[in-house]
Amino acid sequence: MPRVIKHPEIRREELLDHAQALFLTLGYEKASLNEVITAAGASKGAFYHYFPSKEALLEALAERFARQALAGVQDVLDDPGLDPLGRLNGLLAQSRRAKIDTAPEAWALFETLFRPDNLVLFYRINLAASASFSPLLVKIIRQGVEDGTFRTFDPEGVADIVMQFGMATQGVIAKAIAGGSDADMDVAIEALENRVRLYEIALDRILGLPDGSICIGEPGYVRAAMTARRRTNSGKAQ
Amino acid sequence: MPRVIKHPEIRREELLDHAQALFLTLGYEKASLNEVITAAGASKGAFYHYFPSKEALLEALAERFARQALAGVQDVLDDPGLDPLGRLNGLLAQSRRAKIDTAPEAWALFETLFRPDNLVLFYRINLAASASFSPLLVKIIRQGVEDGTFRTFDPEGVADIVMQFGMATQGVIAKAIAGGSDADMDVAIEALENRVRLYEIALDRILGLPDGSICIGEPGYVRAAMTARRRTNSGKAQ
DNA sequence: TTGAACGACAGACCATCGGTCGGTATAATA
DNA sequence: TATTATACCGACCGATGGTCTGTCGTTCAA
Repeated sequence: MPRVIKHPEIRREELLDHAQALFLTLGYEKASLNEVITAAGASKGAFYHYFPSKEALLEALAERFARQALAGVQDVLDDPGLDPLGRLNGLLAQSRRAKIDTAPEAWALFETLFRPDNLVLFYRINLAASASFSPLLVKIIRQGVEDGTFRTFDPEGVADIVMQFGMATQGVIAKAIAGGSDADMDVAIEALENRVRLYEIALDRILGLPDGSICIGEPGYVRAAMTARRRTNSGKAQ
Repeated sequence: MPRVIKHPEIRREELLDHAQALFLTLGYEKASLNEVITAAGASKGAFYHYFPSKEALLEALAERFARQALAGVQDVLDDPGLDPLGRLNGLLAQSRRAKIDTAPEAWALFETLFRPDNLVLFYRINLAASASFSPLLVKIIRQGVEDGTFRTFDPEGVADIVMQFGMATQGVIAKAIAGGSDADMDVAIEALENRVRLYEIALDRILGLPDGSICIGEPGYVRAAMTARRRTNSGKAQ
Protein backbone atom coordinates (compact mmCIF):
# COMPACT_ATOMS: atom_id res chain seq x y z
CA MET A 1 0.00 0.00 0.00
CA PRO A 2 1.19 3.49 -0.79
CA ARG A 3 2.02 5.65 2.14
CA VAL A 4 -0.74 8.10 3.02
CA ILE A 5 -0.18 10.95 5.41
CA LYS A 6 -3.14 12.74 6.89
CA HIS A 7 -3.63 15.46 9.41
CA PRO A 8 -3.32 13.74 12.79
CA GLU A 9 -6.71 14.91 13.97
CA ILE A 10 -8.40 13.60 10.86
CA ARG A 11 -6.61 10.27 11.01
CA ARG A 12 -7.53 9.90 14.65
CA GLU A 13 -11.16 10.74 14.02
CA GLU A 14 -11.30 8.30 11.12
CA LEU A 15 -9.93 5.57 13.33
CA LEU A 16 -12.51 6.44 15.96
CA ASP A 17 -15.32 6.58 13.39
CA HIS A 18 -14.64 3.14 12.02
CA ALA A 19 -14.01 1.74 15.46
CA GLN A 20 -17.40 3.08 16.50
CA ALA A 21 -19.13 1.51 13.53
CA LEU A 22 -17.49 -1.86 14.03
CA PHE A 23 -17.71 -1.91 17.81
CA LEU A 24 -21.39 -1.17 17.57
CA THR A 25 -22.18 -3.72 14.89
CA LEU A 26 -19.96 -6.52 16.12
CA GLY A 27 -19.31 -5.63 19.74
CA TYR A 28 -16.02 -4.52 21.22
CA GLU A 29 -14.52 -7.96 21.69
CA LYS A 30 -15.62 -9.45 18.41
CA ALA A 31 -14.51 -6.52 16.32
CA SER A 32 -10.85 -7.14 15.64
CA LEU A 33 -8.26 -4.42 15.49
CA ASN A 34 -7.30 -5.48 12.00
CA GLU A 35 -10.85 -4.96 10.82
CA VAL A 36 -10.95 -1.50 12.33
CA ILE A 37 -7.59 -0.66 10.84
CA THR A 38 -8.33 -1.85 7.34
CA ALA A 39 -11.79 -0.27 7.43
CA ALA A 40 -10.17 3.03 8.32
CA GLY A 41 -7.65 2.51 5.54
CA ALA A 42 -4.75 2.67 7.95
CA SER A 43 -2.00 0.31 9.01
CA LYS A 44 -1.01 -1.33 12.25
CA GLY A 45 1.79 1.15 12.57
CA ALA A 46 -0.54 4.09 12.07
CA PHE A 47 -2.99 2.79 14.62
CA TYR A 48 -0.42 2.18 17.31
CA HIS A 49 0.97 5.60 16.60
CA TYR A 50 -2.30 7.08 17.83
CA PHE A 51 -3.50 4.58 20.40
CA PRO A 52 -1.37 2.52 22.76
CA SER A 53 -3.86 -0.37 22.77
CA LYS A 54 -7.28 -1.54 21.70
CA GLU A 55 -8.47 -0.72 25.20
CA ALA A 56 -7.28 2.86 24.79
CA LEU A 57 -9.28 3.08 21.57
CA LEU A 58 -12.38 2.04 23.49
CA GLU A 59 -11.63 4.59 26.16
CA ALA A 60 -11.17 7.38 23.61
CA LEU A 61 -14.41 6.39 21.92
CA ALA A 62 -16.28 6.49 25.21
CA GLU A 63 -14.85 9.91 25.95
CA ARG A 64 -15.94 11.19 22.58
CA PHE A 65 -19.46 9.97 23.25
CA ALA A 66 -19.48 11.62 26.64
CA ARG A 67 -18.19 14.87 25.17
CA GLN A 68 -20.95 14.85 22.58
CA ALA A 69 -23.57 14.16 25.23
CA LEU A 70 -22.24 17.00 27.32
CA ALA A 71 -22.30 19.34 24.34
CA GLY A 72 -25.96 18.42 23.84
CA VAL A 73 -26.95 19.88 27.19
CA GLN A 74 -24.48 22.74 27.26
CA ASP A 75 -27.14 25.37 26.58
CA VAL A 76 -29.25 24.16 29.49
CA LEU A 77 -26.14 24.26 31.64
CA ASP A 78 -25.23 27.77 30.54
CA ASP A 79 -28.69 29.36 30.60
CA PRO A 80 -28.43 31.98 33.37
CA GLY A 81 -32.20 32.42 33.58
CA LEU A 82 -32.76 28.95 35.02
CA ASP A 83 -33.17 28.19 38.70
CA PRO A 84 -31.90 24.81 39.98
CA LEU A 85 -35.23 23.06 39.47
CA GLY A 86 -35.62 24.47 36.00
CA ARG A 87 -32.10 23.47 35.11
CA LEU A 88 -32.56 19.95 36.44
CA ASN A 89 -35.82 19.56 34.55
CA GLY A 90 -34.20 20.98 31.46
CA LEU A 91 -31.36 18.52 31.77
CA LEU A 92 -33.65 15.55 32.20
CA ALA A 93 -35.94 16.62 29.39
CA GLN A 94 -33.06 17.37 27.07
CA SER A 95 -31.38 14.03 27.71
CA ARG A 96 -34.70 12.32 27.12
CA ARG A 97 -35.28 14.32 23.98
CA ALA A 98 -31.81 13.56 22.68
CA LYS A 99 -32.60 9.89 23.01
CA ILE A 100 -36.03 9.86 21.46
CA ASP A 101 -36.37 12.37 18.68
CA THR A 102 -32.86 12.63 17.48
CA ALA A 103 -31.22 12.14 14.13
CA PRO A 104 -31.72 8.69 12.58
CA GLU A 105 -28.07 7.80 12.78
CA ALA A 106 -27.97 8.47 16.51
CA TRP A 107 -31.20 6.55 16.78
CA ALA A 108 -29.63 3.54 15.12
CA LEU A 109 -26.74 3.98 17.48
CA PHE A 110 -29.01 3.64 20.46
CA GLU A 111 -30.57 0.61 18.94
CA THR A 112 -27.25 -1.18 18.80
CA LEU A 113 -25.67 0.25 21.92
CA PHE A 114 -27.85 -1.89 24.13
CA ARG A 115 -27.17 -5.23 22.55
CA PRO A 116 -25.41 -7.53 25.01
CA ASP A 117 -22.38 -7.54 22.74
CA ASN A 118 -21.92 -3.87 23.47
CA LEU A 119 -21.87 -4.22 27.23
CA VAL A 120 -18.29 -3.12 27.54
CA LEU A 121 -18.61 -0.15 25.27
CA PHE A 122 -21.84 0.90 26.91
CA TYR A 123 -20.31 0.65 30.34
CA ARG A 124 -17.33 2.74 29.36
CA ILE A 125 -19.56 5.42 27.90
CA ASN A 126 -21.62 5.47 31.06
CA LEU A 127 -18.50 5.72 33.14
CA ALA A 128 -17.18 8.60 31.09
CA ALA A 129 -20.58 10.27 31.09
CA SER A 130 -20.94 9.85 34.84
CA ALA A 131 -17.53 11.34 35.39
CA SER A 132 -18.48 14.51 33.53
CA PHE A 133 -22.17 14.77 34.47
CA SER A 134 -22.15 13.87 38.13
CA PRO A 135 -20.20 16.91 39.32
CA LEU A 136 -22.52 19.17 37.36
CA LEU A 137 -25.58 17.53 38.88
CA VAL A 138 -24.11 17.80 42.35
CA LYS A 139 -23.47 21.47 41.79
CA ILE A 140 -27.02 22.10 40.65
CA ILE A 141 -28.47 20.14 43.55
CA ARG A 142 -26.25 21.94 46.04
CA GLN A 143 -27.42 25.26 44.68
CA GLY A 144 -31.00 24.14 45.00
CA VAL A 145 -30.43 23.11 48.58
CA GLU A 146 -28.84 26.46 49.37
CA ASP A 147 -31.64 28.54 47.90
CA GLY A 148 -34.23 26.33 49.52
CA THR A 149 -35.89 24.74 46.48
CA PHE A 150 -34.39 21.32 47.17
CA ARG A 151 -34.17 19.58 50.47
CA THR A 152 -31.90 16.58 50.89
CA PHE A 153 -29.24 15.27 53.22
CA ASP A 154 -27.19 13.65 50.47
CA PRO A 155 -26.70 15.67 47.27
CA GLU A 156 -24.14 13.22 45.88
CA GLY A 157 -26.49 10.33 46.47
CA VAL A 158 -29.30 12.14 44.71
CA ALA A 159 -27.02 12.99 41.81
CA ASP A 160 -26.04 9.35 41.51
CA ILE A 161 -29.66 8.29 41.48
CA VAL A 162 -30.49 10.86 38.84
CA MET A 163 -27.68 9.45 36.68
CA GLN A 164 -28.97 5.94 37.31
CA PHE A 165 -32.43 6.95 36.25
CA GLY A 166 -31.05 8.39 33.07
CA MET A 167 -29.20 5.19 32.32
CA ALA A 168 -32.20 3.05 33.18
CA THR A 169 -34.53 4.97 30.87
CA GLN A 170 -31.98 4.43 28.14
CA GLY A 171 -32.34 0.72 28.73
CA VAL A 172 -36.11 0.90 28.58
CA ILE A 173 -35.97 2.98 25.42
CA ALA A 174 -33.65 0.44 23.89
CA LYS A 175 -36.16 -2.28 24.64
CA ALA A 176 -38.86 -0.19 23.04
CA ILE A 177 -36.77 0.20 19.93
CA ALA A 178 -35.64 -3.39 19.77
CA GLY A 179 -39.14 -4.77 20.20
CA GLY A 180 -39.95 -6.48 16.93
CA SER A 181 -43.68 -6.22 16.42
CA ASP A 182 -45.82 -3.13 16.80
CA ALA A 183 -47.48 -4.78 19.76
CA ASP A 184 -44.10 -5.23 21.45
CA MET A 185 -43.39 -1.62 20.72
CA ASP A 186 -46.67 -0.51 22.26
CA VAL A 187 -45.96 -2.47 25.40
CA ALA A 188 -42.48 -1.01 25.61
CA ILE A 189 -43.77 2.53 25.12
CA GLU A 190 -46.32 2.02 27.84
CA ALA A 191 -43.56 0.72 30.12
CA LEU A 192 -41.37 3.69 29.33
CA GLU A 193 -44.14 6.20 30.02
CA ASN A 194 -44.82 4.51 33.32
CA ARG A 195 -41.17 4.40 34.23
CA VAL A 196 -40.73 8.09 33.55
CA ARG A 197 -43.67 8.83 35.85
CA LEU A 198 -42.15 6.60 38.50
CA TYR A 199 -38.85 8.43 38.28
CA GLU A 200 -40.54 11.79 38.49
CA ILE A 201 -42.32 10.73 41.63
CA ALA A 202 -39.20 9.31 43.24
CA LEU A 203 -37.10 12.34 42.36
CA ASP A 204 -39.73 14.75 43.68
CA ARG A 205 -39.60 12.88 46.93
CA ILE A 206 -35.87 12.56 47.46
CA LEU A 207 -35.39 16.19 46.54
CA GLY A 208 -38.06 17.27 49.01
CA LEU A 209 -40.15 18.83 46.25
CA PRO A 210 -43.93 19.13 45.98
CA ASP A 211 -45.51 16.53 43.71
CA GLY A 212 -45.19 17.25 40.03
CA SER A 213 -42.13 19.49 40.33
CA ILE A 214 -39.87 17.15 38.42
CA CYS A 215 -41.25 16.92 34.92
CA ILE A 216 -39.26 14.89 32.44
CA GLY A 217 -41.93 15.13 29.77
CA GLU A 218 -45.67 15.48 29.40
CA PRO A 219 -47.62 12.23 29.45
CA GLY A 220 -48.01 10.86 25.95
CA TYR A 221 -44.89 12.55 24.70
CA VAL A 222 -42.98 9.32 24.31
CA ARG A 223 -45.81 7.66 22.46
CA ALA A 224 -46.18 10.60 20.12
CA ALA A 225 -42.49 10.72 19.33
CA MET A 226 -42.23 6.98 18.86
CA THR A 227 -45.22 6.68 16.55
CA ALA A 228 -43.95 9.60 14.52
CA ARG A 229 -40.65 7.79 14.27
CA ARG A 230 -42.39 4.58 13.32
CA ARG A 231 -44.26 6.33 10.49
CA THR A 232 -41.02 7.71 9.11
CA ASN A 233 -39.42 4.30 9.21
CA SER A 234 -42.27 2.47 7.51
CA GLY A 235 -42.41 5.29 4.99
CA LYS A 236 -38.78 4.66 4.18
CA ALA A 237 -39.31 0.92 3.99
CA GLN A 238 -41.94 1.19 1.29
CA MET B 1 -0.75 -36.72 31.67
CA PRO B 2 -2.56 -39.78 32.92
CA ARG B 3 -6.20 -39.99 32.12
CA VAL B 4 -8.45 -39.05 35.01
CA ILE B 5 -12.16 -39.71 34.94
CA LYS B 6 -14.41 -38.01 37.40
CA HIS B 7 -18.08 -37.83 38.00
CA PRO B 8 -19.40 -35.30 35.48
CA GLU B 9 -21.00 -33.09 38.10
CA ILE B 10 -17.79 -32.94 40.10
CA ARG B 11 -15.68 -32.20 37.06
CA ARG B 12 -18.06 -29.47 36.01
CA GLU B 13 -18.11 -27.90 39.45
CA GLU B 14 -14.31 -28.02 39.61
CA LEU B 15 -14.07 -26.22 36.32
CA LEU B 16 -16.54 -23.64 37.56
CA ASP B 17 -14.68 -23.27 40.87
CA HIS B 18 -11.34 -22.58 39.29
CA ALA B 19 -12.91 -20.39 36.66
CA GLN B 20 -14.53 -18.36 39.43
CA ALA B 21 -11.24 -17.97 41.27
CA LEU B 22 -9.32 -16.94 38.17
CA PHE B 23 -12.03 -14.77 36.68
CA LEU B 24 -12.30 -12.89 39.94
CA THR B 25 -8.58 -12.41 40.49
CA LEU B 26 -7.60 -11.70 36.90
CA GLY B 27 -10.85 -10.68 35.26
CA TYR B 28 -12.76 -12.62 32.65
CA GLU B 29 -10.77 -11.48 29.64
CA LYS B 30 -7.34 -11.70 31.20
CA ALA B 31 -7.84 -15.14 32.68
CA SER B 32 -7.02 -17.53 29.88
CA LEU B 33 -8.83 -20.76 29.28
CA ASN B 34 -5.60 -22.68 29.54
CA GLU B 35 -5.02 -21.28 33.00
CA VAL B 36 -8.48 -22.31 34.09
CA ILE B 37 -8.06 -25.72 32.58
CA THR B 38 -4.67 -26.46 34.10
CA ALA B 39 -5.76 -25.04 37.44
CA ALA B 40 -8.69 -27.41 37.41
CA GLY B 41 -6.36 -30.25 36.45
CA ALA B 42 -8.30 -30.91 33.28
CA SER B 43 -7.56 -30.87 29.58
CA LYS B 44 -8.81 -28.92 26.62
CA GLY B 45 -10.81 -31.89 25.57
CA ALA B 46 -12.41 -32.23 28.97
CA PHE B 47 -13.29 -28.57 29.11
CA TYR B 48 -14.89 -28.46 25.70
CA HIS B 49 -16.75 -31.60 26.58
CA TYR B 50 -18.59 -29.63 29.28
CA PHE B 51 -18.73 -26.11 27.89
CA PRO B 52 -19.09 -25.10 24.26
CA SER B 53 -17.04 -21.95 24.75
CA LYS B 54 -15.37 -19.65 27.25
CA GLU B 55 -18.43 -17.46 27.04
CA ALA B 56 -20.62 -20.38 28.07
CA LEU B 57 -18.40 -20.94 31.07
CA LEU B 58 -19.00 -17.33 32.10
CA GLU B 59 -22.70 -17.78 31.62
CA ALA B 60 -22.78 -20.95 33.72
CA LEU B 61 -20.79 -19.21 36.43
CA ALA B 62 -23.22 -16.30 36.49
CA GLU B 63 -26.12 -18.70 36.76
CA ARG B 64 -24.49 -20.47 39.66
CA PHE B 65 -24.05 -17.16 41.45
CA ALA B 66 -27.66 -16.23 40.82
CA ARG B 67 -28.83 -19.59 42.09
CA GLN B 68 -26.85 -19.14 45.29
CA ALA B 69 -28.24 -15.65 45.78
CA LEU B 70 -31.74 -16.96 45.31
CA ALA B 71 -31.11 -19.73 47.81
CA GLY B 72 -30.01 -17.07 50.30
CA VAL B 73 -33.45 -15.47 50.34
CA GLN B 74 -35.49 -18.62 49.93
CA ASP B 75 -36.67 -18.63 53.54
CA VAL B 76 -37.98 -15.08 53.24
CA LEU B 77 -39.71 -16.09 50.04
CA ASP B 78 -41.28 -19.15 51.61
CA ASP B 79 -42.30 -17.69 54.97
CA PRO B 80 -46.10 -17.86 54.91
CA GLY B 81 -46.47 -15.49 57.87
CA LEU B 82 -45.18 -12.50 55.92
CA ASP B 83 -47.40 -9.94 54.25
CA PRO B 84 -46.12 -8.30 51.03
CA LEU B 85 -44.49 -5.37 52.85
CA GLY B 86 -42.85 -7.67 55.37
CA ARG B 87 -41.61 -9.92 52.60
CA LEU B 88 -40.23 -7.02 50.60
CA ASN B 89 -38.49 -5.60 53.65
CA GLY B 90 -37.17 -9.03 54.48
CA LEU B 91 -35.82 -9.44 50.98
CA LEU B 92 -34.11 -6.06 51.01
CA ALA B 93 -32.68 -6.56 54.47
CA GLN B 94 -31.54 -10.08 53.69
CA SER B 95 -29.81 -9.05 50.50
CA ARG B 96 -28.16 -6.21 52.36
CA ARG B 97 -27.17 -8.52 55.18
CA ALA B 98 -25.77 -11.08 52.76
CA LYS B 99 -23.53 -8.39 51.37
CA ILE B 100 -22.29 -6.88 54.60
CA ASP B 101 -21.96 -9.42 57.36
CA THR B 102 -21.33 -12.55 55.42
CA ALA B 103 -18.60 -15.15 55.47
CA PRO B 104 -15.11 -13.77 54.82
CA GLU B 105 -14.73 -15.62 51.55
CA ALA B 106 -17.93 -14.13 50.18
CA TRP B 107 -16.74 -10.79 51.48
CA ALA B 108 -13.53 -11.11 49.54
CA LEU B 109 -15.63 -12.06 46.56
CA PHE B 110 -17.51 -8.80 46.77
CA GLU B 111 -14.29 -6.93 47.09
CA THR B 112 -13.05 -8.29 43.79
CA LEU B 113 -16.34 -8.49 41.95
CA PHE B 114 -16.45 -4.74 41.56
CA ARG B 115 -13.02 -4.22 40.10
CA PRO B 116 -13.28 -2.83 36.58
CA ASP B 117 -11.70 -6.03 35.30
CA ASN B 118 -14.75 -7.91 36.43
CA LEU B 119 -17.28 -5.77 34.62
CA VAL B 120 -18.33 -8.53 32.30
CA LEU B 121 -18.69 -11.15 34.99
CA PHE B 122 -20.54 -8.74 37.24
CA TYR B 123 -22.92 -7.81 34.48
CA ARG B 124 -23.68 -11.41 33.65
CA ILE B 125 -24.38 -12.16 37.29
CA ASN B 126 -26.69 -9.20 37.50
CA LEU B 127 -28.47 -10.28 34.38
CA ALA B 128 -28.96 -13.78 35.68
CA ALA B 129 -30.00 -12.47 39.09
CA SER B 130 -32.48 -10.05 37.54
CA ALA B 131 -33.98 -12.81 35.48
CA SER B 132 -34.72 -14.89 38.56
CA PHE B 133 -35.52 -12.13 41.06
CA SER B 134 -37.65 -9.77 39.02
CA PRO B 135 -40.60 -12.10 38.57
CA LEU B 136 -40.60 -12.80 42.30
CA LEU B 137 -40.58 -9.12 43.11
CA VAL B 138 -43.35 -8.44 40.65
CA LYS B 139 -45.42 -11.17 42.26
CA ILE B 140 -44.92 -9.71 45.72
CA ILE B 141 -45.73 -6.20 44.56
CA ARG B 142 -48.82 -7.39 42.72
CA GLN B 143 -50.00 -9.12 45.86
CA GLY B 144 -49.41 -5.95 47.84
CA VAL B 145 -51.40 -3.94 45.33
CA GLU B 146 -54.27 -6.41 45.51
CA ASP B 147 -54.52 -6.42 49.28
CA GLY B 148 -54.15 -2.67 49.40
CA THR B 149 -50.80 -2.27 51.16
CA PHE B 150 -49.06 -1.05 48.00
CA ARG B 151 -50.36 1.45 45.52
CA THR B 152 -48.71 1.77 42.13
CA PHE B 153 -49.65 1.87 38.48
CA ASP B 154 -46.55 0.00 37.32
CA PRO B 155 -45.53 -3.06 39.37
CA GLU B 156 -42.92 -4.15 36.82
CA GLY B 157 -41.36 -0.71 36.86
CA VAL B 158 -41.20 -0.71 40.63
CA ALA B 159 -39.66 -4.18 40.62
CA ASP B 160 -37.04 -3.01 38.15
CA ILE B 161 -36.23 -0.03 40.34
CA VAL B 162 -35.95 -2.23 43.41
CA MET B 163 -33.47 -4.43 41.54
CA GLN B 164 -31.56 -1.37 40.44
CA PHE B 165 -31.36 -0.16 43.99
CA GLY B 166 -29.99 -3.47 45.07
CA MET B 167 -27.34 -3.33 42.41
CA ALA B 168 -26.47 0.26 43.20
CA THR B 169 -26.00 -0.42 46.90
CA GLN B 170 -23.68 -3.22 45.92
CA GLY B 171 -21.59 -0.67 44.07
CA VAL B 172 -21.53 1.67 47.04
CA ILE B 173 -20.61 -1.17 49.37
CA ALA B 174 -17.81 -2.14 47.05
CA LYS B 175 -16.46 1.39 47.22
CA ALA B 176 -16.65 1.25 50.99
CA ILE B 177 -14.68 -1.98 50.99
CA ALA B 178 -12.15 -0.90 48.43
CA GLY B 179 -11.45 2.44 50.10
CA GLY B 180 -7.88 2.25 51.27
CA SER B 181 -7.58 4.39 54.37
CA ASP B 182 -9.90 4.37 57.36
CA ALA B 183 -10.93 7.89 56.42
CA ASP B 184 -11.96 6.69 52.97
CA MET B 185 -13.87 3.91 54.60
CA ASP B 186 -15.69 6.31 56.89
CA VAL B 187 -16.71 8.49 53.98
CA ALA B 188 -17.91 5.46 52.06
CA ILE B 189 -19.90 4.17 55.03
CA GLU B 190 -21.52 7.55 55.46
CA ALA B 191 -22.39 7.56 51.76
CA LEU B 192 -23.85 4.09 52.02
CA GLU B 193 -25.99 4.93 55.05
CA ASN B 194 -27.30 7.99 53.23
CA ARG B 195 -27.96 6.05 50.08
CA VAL B 196 -29.93 3.42 51.91
CA ARG B 197 -32.09 6.15 53.49
CA LEU B 198 -32.60 7.70 50.07
CA TYR B 199 -33.75 4.39 48.65
CA GLU B 200 -36.10 3.80 51.52
CA ILE B 201 -37.69 7.18 50.94
CA ALA B 202 -38.00 6.68 47.20
CA LEU B 203 -39.43 3.18 47.57
CA ASP B 204 -41.96 4.30 50.17
CA ARG B 205 -43.14 6.88 47.73
CA ILE B 206 -43.39 4.84 44.54
CA LEU B 207 -45.16 2.08 46.42
CA GLY B 208 -47.62 4.52 47.88
CA LEU B 209 -46.58 3.67 51.43
CA PRO B 210 -46.48 5.90 54.51
CA ASP B 211 -43.01 7.20 55.33
CA GLY B 212 -40.77 4.72 57.08
CA SER B 213 -42.55 1.62 55.81
CA ILE B 214 -39.64 0.38 53.76
CA CYS B 215 -36.85 -0.34 56.19
CA ILE B 216 -33.70 -1.84 54.74
CA GLY B 217 -31.82 -1.53 58.02
CA GLU B 218 -31.73 0.58 61.14
CA PRO B 219 -29.54 3.69 60.92
CA GLY B 220 -26.02 2.93 62.04
CA TYR B 221 -26.28 -0.72 61.13
CA VAL B 222 -23.87 -0.46 58.24
CA ARG B 223 -21.33 1.42 60.31
CA ALA B 224 -21.55 -1.10 63.11
CA ALA B 225 -21.14 -4.06 60.78
CA MET B 226 -18.29 -2.46 58.92
CA THR B 227 -16.31 -1.45 61.99
CA ALA B 228 -16.80 -4.91 63.44
CA ARG B 229 -15.46 -6.29 60.19
CA ARG B 230 -12.57 -3.86 60.28
CA ARG B 231 -11.62 -4.94 63.79
CA THR B 232 -11.59 -8.58 62.74
CA ASN B 233 -9.40 -7.78 59.79
CA SER B 234 -6.85 -5.72 61.70
CA GLY B 235 -6.87 -8.40 64.38
CA LYS B 236 -5.92 -10.92 61.74
CA ALA B 237 -3.26 -8.63 60.29
CA GLN B 238 -1.39 -8.34 63.57
C1' DT C 1 -17.23 -63.42 27.10
C1' DT C 2 -17.28 -60.66 23.71
C1' DG C 3 -17.64 -56.36 21.22
C1' DA C 4 -20.21 -52.42 19.67
C1' DA C 5 -21.55 -48.00 21.36
C1' DC C 6 -20.88 -44.24 24.03
C1' DG C 7 -19.33 -40.89 27.45
C1' DA C 8 -15.18 -38.86 29.28
C1' DC C 9 -10.97 -37.31 28.45
C1' DA C 10 -6.19 -36.17 26.25
C1' DG C 11 -3.37 -33.12 23.65
C1' DA C 12 -1.50 -31.85 19.03
C1' DC C 13 -2.86 -28.51 16.09
C1' DC C 14 -4.88 -24.21 13.89
C1' DA C 15 -6.40 -19.52 12.64
C1' DT C 16 -6.49 -15.33 14.48
C1' DC C 17 -5.80 -11.96 17.77
C1' DG C 18 -3.54 -7.90 20.05
C1' DG C 19 0.78 -6.08 20.10
C1' DT C 20 5.98 -5.17 18.69
C1' DC C 21 9.59 -3.57 15.95
C1' DG C 22 12.81 -2.11 12.52
C1' DG C 23 12.43 0.62 8.92
C1' DT C 24 10.84 4.41 5.56
C1' DA C 25 8.85 8.47 3.67
C1' DT C 26 7.40 13.15 4.60
C1' DA C 27 7.30 17.52 7.28
C1' DA C 28 9.47 20.69 10.37
C1' DT C 29 13.36 22.96 11.96
C1' DA C 30 18.08 24.60 11.96
C1' DT D 1 20.75 21.65 2.85
C1' DA D 2 21.32 18.71 6.89
C1' DT D 3 19.08 16.96 10.76
C1' DT D 4 15.54 15.73 13.55
C1' DA D 5 10.83 14.57 14.50
C1' DT D 6 6.53 12.91 12.99
C1' DA D 7 3.52 9.87 10.56
C1' DC D 8 3.26 5.67 8.70
C1' DC D 9 4.13 0.78 6.97
C1' DG D 10 3.76 -4.20 7.34
C1' DA D 11 6.38 -8.42 8.54
C1' DC D 12 6.49 -10.68 12.50
C1' DC D 13 5.59 -12.65 17.38
C1' DG D 14 3.62 -15.21 21.32
C1' DA D 15 -0.61 -16.35 23.17
C1' DT D 16 -5.38 -17.27 22.89
C1' DG D 17 -9.83 -19.50 22.05
C1' DG D 18 -11.31 -23.20 19.63
C1' DT D 19 -11.08 -27.82 16.67
C1' DC D 20 -10.06 -32.40 15.74
C1' DT D 21 -8.50 -36.97 15.91
C1' DG D 22 -8.07 -40.36 18.76
C1' DT D 23 -7.89 -43.21 23.19
C1' DC D 24 -9.41 -45.14 27.44
C1' DG D 25 -12.94 -47.09 30.32
C1' DT D 26 -17.63 -48.39 31.17
C1' DT D 27 -22.03 -50.36 29.96
C1' DC D 28 -24.94 -53.66 28.23
C1' DA D 29 -27.00 -56.56 24.69
C1' DA D 30 -26.17 -60.89 22.48
